[in-house]
Amino acid sequence: MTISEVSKKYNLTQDTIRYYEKIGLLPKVPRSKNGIRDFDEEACNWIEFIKCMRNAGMEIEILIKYVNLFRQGESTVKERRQLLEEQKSKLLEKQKSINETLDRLNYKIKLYDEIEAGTRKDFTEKI
Amino acid sequence: MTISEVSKKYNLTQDTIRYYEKIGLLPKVPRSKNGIRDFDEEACNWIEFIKCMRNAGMEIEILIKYVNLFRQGESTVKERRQLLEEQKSKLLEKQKSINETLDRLNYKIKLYDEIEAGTRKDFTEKI
DNA sequence: TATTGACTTAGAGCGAACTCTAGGTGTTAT
DNA sequence: ATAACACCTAGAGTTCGCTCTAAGTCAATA
Repeated sequence: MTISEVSKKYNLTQDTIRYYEKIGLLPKVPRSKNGIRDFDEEACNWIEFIKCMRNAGMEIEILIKYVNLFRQGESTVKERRQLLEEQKSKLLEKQKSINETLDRLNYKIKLYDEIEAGTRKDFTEKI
Repeated sequence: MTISEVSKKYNLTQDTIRYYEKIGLLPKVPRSKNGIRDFDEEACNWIEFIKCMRNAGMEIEILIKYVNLFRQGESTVKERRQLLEEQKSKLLEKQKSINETLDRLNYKIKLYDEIEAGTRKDFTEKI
């Protein structure tokens, strides 16, 4: 698979994919004899994994750390588990923040609806 | 309330608070006669609101837009509602991404647990 | 054979959101 | 009165995560 195909498949720019490889986020992307990247299934799986983690806001440095542990083989399973557990709690925190904000947005939207409907005449919005 | 008090109360640096004011995120922070900020309840409420929205990842530009609409008074209620609704869908998207990633992390953590426990001898992690 | 087009690299540039620096003022404590 | 301290400003610098540029290689088509 060429970089342009991968780029379309995962909706990432070619620049981003090259960047990810350069900084060590993609272990062993195969190359054809003239140096052109030829992504196999494993390389695609890594891209998909990295994309998923990045979408949730996981830091690139953490992901590089994970990839490096992965490269070192089975001896790093404990450490990898620990890393993922830490990231999981970070995501749970983030989830909490988002839920709080959603509650707040819903409250305000409801308030604005009432104001528009004229149900609420006292325009004392508490920010 | 001085800036250092506000800084402690909301766990934001003084620099960040000044920055927020400078770029127009904090409508009318009162000042004492020698030019020192003296945050009243409304200013604090704004800080708390901005902090909540920023924690959920809302962009500063959007928040500036909201603040500007707010300043223009009741005539902008419809527009403000619209803006909040848009941000709400963005947050719902983000929530979805996080949930997907959490599922994936849970799956991998379970896998690592099995490997460590020896329940799974075939070390065929699919990334 | 010339040019088009997809790929390659190293490295510069960019936008977002702070964060820090330098230099200054004003109040309080010794 | 002098020093320490909390505040002020403008503007430069930093970090993150890309994104773009310039210059080059190679294969295929006009």
